[in-house]
Amino acid sequence: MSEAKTPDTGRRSERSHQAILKAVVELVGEQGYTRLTIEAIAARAGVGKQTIYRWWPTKGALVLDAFAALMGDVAPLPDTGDVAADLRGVIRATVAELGAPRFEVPSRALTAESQMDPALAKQFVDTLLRPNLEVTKERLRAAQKVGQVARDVDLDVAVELFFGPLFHRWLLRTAPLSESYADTVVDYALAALRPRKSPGGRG
Amino acid sequence: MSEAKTPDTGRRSERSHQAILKAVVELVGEQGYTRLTIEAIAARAGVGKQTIYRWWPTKGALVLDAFAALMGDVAPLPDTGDVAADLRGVIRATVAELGAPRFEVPSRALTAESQMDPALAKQFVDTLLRPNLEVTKERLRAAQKVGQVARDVDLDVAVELFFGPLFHRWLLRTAPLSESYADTVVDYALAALRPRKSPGGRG
Amino acid sequence: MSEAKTPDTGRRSERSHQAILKAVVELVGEQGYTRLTIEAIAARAGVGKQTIYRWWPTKGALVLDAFAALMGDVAPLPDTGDVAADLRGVIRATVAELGAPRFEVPSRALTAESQMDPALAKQFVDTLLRPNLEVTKERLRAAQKVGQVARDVDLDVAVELFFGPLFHRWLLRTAPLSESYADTVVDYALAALRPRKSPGGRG
Amino acid sequence: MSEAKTPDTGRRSERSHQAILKAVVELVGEQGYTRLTIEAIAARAGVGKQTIYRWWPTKGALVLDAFAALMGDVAPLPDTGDVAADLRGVIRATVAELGAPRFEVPSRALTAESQMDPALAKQFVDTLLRPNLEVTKERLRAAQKVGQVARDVDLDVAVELFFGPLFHRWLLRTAPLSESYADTVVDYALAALRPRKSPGGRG
DNA sequence: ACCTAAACGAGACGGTACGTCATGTCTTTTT
DNA sequence: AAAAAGACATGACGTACCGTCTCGTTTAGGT
Repeated sequence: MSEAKTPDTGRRSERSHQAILKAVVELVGEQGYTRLTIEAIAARAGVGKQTIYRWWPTKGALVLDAFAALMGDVAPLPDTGDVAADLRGVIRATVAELGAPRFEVPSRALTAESQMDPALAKQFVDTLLRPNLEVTKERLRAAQKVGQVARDVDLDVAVELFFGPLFHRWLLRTAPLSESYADTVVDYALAALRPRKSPGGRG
Repeated sequence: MSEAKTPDTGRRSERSHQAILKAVVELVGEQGYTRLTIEAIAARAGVGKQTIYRWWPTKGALVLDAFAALMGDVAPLPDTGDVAADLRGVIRATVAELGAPRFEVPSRALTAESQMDPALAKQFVDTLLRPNLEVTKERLRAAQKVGQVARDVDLDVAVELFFGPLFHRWLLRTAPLSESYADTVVDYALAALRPRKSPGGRG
Repeated sequence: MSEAKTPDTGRRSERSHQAILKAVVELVGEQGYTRLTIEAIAARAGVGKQTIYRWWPTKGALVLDAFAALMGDVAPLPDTGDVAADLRGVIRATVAELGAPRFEVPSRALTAESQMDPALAKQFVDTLLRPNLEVTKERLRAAQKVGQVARDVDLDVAVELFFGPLFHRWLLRTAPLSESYADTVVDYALAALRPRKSPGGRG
Repeated sequence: MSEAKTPDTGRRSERSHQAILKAVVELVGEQGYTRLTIEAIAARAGVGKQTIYRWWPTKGALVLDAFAALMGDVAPLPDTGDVAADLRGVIRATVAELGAPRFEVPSRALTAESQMDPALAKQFVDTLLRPNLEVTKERLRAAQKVGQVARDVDLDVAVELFFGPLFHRWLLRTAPLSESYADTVVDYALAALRPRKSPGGRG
């Protein structure tokens, strides 16, 4: 996906390019990210190592590319008028994704790698994460307009109120994720955002 | 810390043990976790490599031990009667810690490593994270008793409402942490937990 | 055998001593000399490593001791009056020994080790080899007295005329040893030693 | 020498190849064979260890190659008509070689190593030893043709009559080698091969 | 019968080298 | 000219043994 728009910066072998991404996806699935080697990728893809080094700066960037190609584009959230229901939709979907091995392995790998590599972190967030946060934020903005969410709420923080608990649990493995947990989080987070009856600021 | 009371097996050289932990802390600070090498630790500590492999299963476990030895014990939260103030204390302190290089480097490393190693994740969480969550939970329980927090709130989720957004921002680097951000999070999270005026449960 | 006469230099555990020699013989047989380790010997013998280091200076010395204990004492050659027949006896016996795995493995090992360790070489030769050369020399001396071997022959060289070719073949593996080869060597060597009809020196 | 003409496989770096052989010769000279390590060779040659492991199966094979490159080709023995004189030439030369440290150290090492490694033994003998035996055998064959050596003599055994005693003394260190010893051996061995005056075969 | 000193088993220790793996670069050969 | 193939220097891996060094625990005289 990140390569989707680069028309022709001298790249030659589209065949090699695809074979490499395919090999990465396969090998990450088979052996995990830690045991993933450039040598193995080259061998599996039937490609010289140099060809990989030529086009990707790090293993992380390569995995990100391979993983991004796998993900569909992010659709805007529906607006049924029922904020709670609409948000339960995204959060439940996120819980499901985080639990699906196909996404879990590369997601954890990329998050891990991002800890030591801020450049990768940025690309990872911008490519895969931010779009999801943005559509949620958009839905919240709509709710704000119709008075279901308080006017003065900082929507960036608001979004984190929904996703933060999820990721905390998932990344630190403090407890398992479940659909009912997703619902509880949505429930609490919405309570935090609800407009007050009485005039005057918060706190 | 985790080794403080173990007179257990035939462990002999306390001198070597300490030298190793010290070398780890120094080297992580100097070169970061990724460039940390068992060979370098052994050399710096004046110790045979086998002595390290004998007592720690992985580099992660070793760093965890070294890092844990650095951290003081976790004190219970004060209870001034003002929940908001008391919680702002912990959350601000957490933000400060996450930003201090001395803690940031090993914390990120251990979080990253935990992604690929659930056993390490468990030890990491139990040793370093859970105690902080627990004291916060305890303070919330007290607040619950005096009616500042709704009776029916799930305190595990409640705690995540405070820490989740923080870690989300920090781990994914979506935006910088600041003291005012800490306050905002406390503000919103407390709003979510406040008892309703009207009778009738939540949800 | 080399330890047979040491009455009491503070040595205590005869049990351990024997267990060590036994372990050495077994392990050399099972894995060869190169793969023989002090650690394995200690483990097999149920003995601390120090006990081995206490009593033997090198692995070679230990193997020599173990091997020497296996060999019987050397008996003098019979003197039937027929030098050729008597010598064929020893030489054939030597060929047989060199071919028997039980002797071959440690013999080769000790010869190899002797190349790098002159002290071991001396002990090896004095203990295991020289006696055999001496009895042969003795038989040749007797032959000399009855005129079957020339008066002026240097018996040390004479003995080497018999054993030299054998060891040359065996050590360098230029060709296999056989009984008929033994006989040929005896034949040729005796021809070299036979007194000349004509008076006057050799050459 | 053994590598001189091989344009065979994908071998690339002739520079590395030569540096390795040079390092081996130097290090064997400086520290002896036992203390020779692959790591030291690689370091001295400025070469990766893998490059050594790629081209040589064992330390012994490497030393053999390095040693062989040092030795000149073997010239045929002169035929002055005087067998005794011609043979004294080779045998004296052999004694001299066996005593020269430059040859002694690797020769002993290779002989030792050959005891535990028949494949190496074969290569060692074929490369370095057999040629010398062959030229000697050739000279004896010539002597046979002019009646200085008995017709029915097995020349393989005959050659061992000259070299066997030498190697026996040298390998087992039963006594020192000297020029006069060389002459004595030639003297005796030739006596063994001389044709009988009387008709009728040997033994 | 006790006492003391050594020898002992066990095995941790600081080291050295092993042989393997993967890195990222460089070189050759093929297309 | 770019690609595959793969050799190369580098450097770390985790393992095997080395020979030394504590640890208690036998065990054997000497008292």
